[in-house]
Amino acid sequence: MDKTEQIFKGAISVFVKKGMQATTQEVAKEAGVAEVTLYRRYSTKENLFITVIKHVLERKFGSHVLEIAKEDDTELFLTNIIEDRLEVLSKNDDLVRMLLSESLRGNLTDKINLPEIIFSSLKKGLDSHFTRKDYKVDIDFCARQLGGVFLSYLILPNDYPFNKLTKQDRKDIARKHAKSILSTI
Amino acid sequence: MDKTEQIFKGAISVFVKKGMQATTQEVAKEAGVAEVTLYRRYSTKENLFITVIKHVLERKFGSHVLEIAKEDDTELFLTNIIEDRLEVLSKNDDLVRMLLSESLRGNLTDKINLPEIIFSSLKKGLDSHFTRKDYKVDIDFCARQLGGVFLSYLILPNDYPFNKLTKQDRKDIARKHAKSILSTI
DNA sequence: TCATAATGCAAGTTAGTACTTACATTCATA
DNA sequence: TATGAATGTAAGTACTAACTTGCATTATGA
Repeated sequence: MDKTEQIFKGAISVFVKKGMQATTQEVAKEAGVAEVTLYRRYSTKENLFITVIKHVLERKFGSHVLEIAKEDDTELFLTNIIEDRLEVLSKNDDLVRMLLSESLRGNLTDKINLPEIIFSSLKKGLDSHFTRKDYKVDIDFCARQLGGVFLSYLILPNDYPFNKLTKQDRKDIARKHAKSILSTI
Repeated sequence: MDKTEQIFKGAISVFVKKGMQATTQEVAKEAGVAEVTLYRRYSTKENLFITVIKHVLERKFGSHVLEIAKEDDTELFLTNIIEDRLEVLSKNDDLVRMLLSESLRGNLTDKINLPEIIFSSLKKGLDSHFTRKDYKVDIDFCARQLGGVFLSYLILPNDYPFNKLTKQDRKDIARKHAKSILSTI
């Protein structure tokens, strides 16, 4: 059993729940290592946090957007990429919620570029698709569409219908936003 | 000088900067009162926080949306109300940033309904306008448009162009989103 | 198997912070 | 002006948590 892997798993699980406020004691317990080991390896709690988060972000936000971008019909493409990004975000909603919270508090400045991480795949996909077209959409406008959808998802209470969407519902919403993006061209 | 007013001002200023993590010591210093006075009046830091925030929210998020809703041209109305809400949010961006951060962390549950506060005026305005029309827009879709714009504003770094918008820029953005909302009818 | 590095254990240091208590002082008001 | 309520001062309590230290134990690799 790789100790590093063990620490990362435990740390992520704790940090996602409690953010940077989580204690090294909790992390150590969850990871099944001694607290002092964390300090010997990462010196500070902050450094542990940043290291672990960067690691997990690389893994989770990579994507197959370039596949999606091959779709030639723009409305379909937009629908698909929004749906895809929405799915990635939804699957990691606890993580994103925590990161957004820390980011708003200014705890991530200079260390983790959250907007870049969240939207880079979207932008890559859009760039790829629209190089083949003689028109293009406003990328920031698209990002705002996606951001709005996801913000709703994050802040609305659990019993709100928006948080009980089926895959089909998500697709419908994605399509609706795709259409509204297209209409601005 | 009203002591209550004094406390509220100091507390808001400190809480907006540091969120619930701010210490009662800081609040007391900023407000120019003794720390123990805060405890005698509000018992706990949490209670002080909630009391102060509720008070300030009532003041700042009230609006003249019903005036705006009188505009008969729907595109113009949508542009105006989005611009208006955007302005209210921008003027209180530090407050909203902090509240959103605390909300995402789950610290406001059952105490302050942030989505309700942020979007209730928008909904009121939309309701008012569309009672006179034989069509209407998807209110949640509108809220997501507004949410997306504002999320960009909140999380993008200060040097990003989006945070240096002129009044005219804001109007253009509002119009763009208004049009895209209209296109979904 | 032996030396070195990594880990665990236990105790301690330091600093912060919510909240309390006792007593002195000021303020408002009848 | 007298009295009770609100405030200030100062000290203290209890607890938490980041980070350290010294020593014993275990893993690892030549």
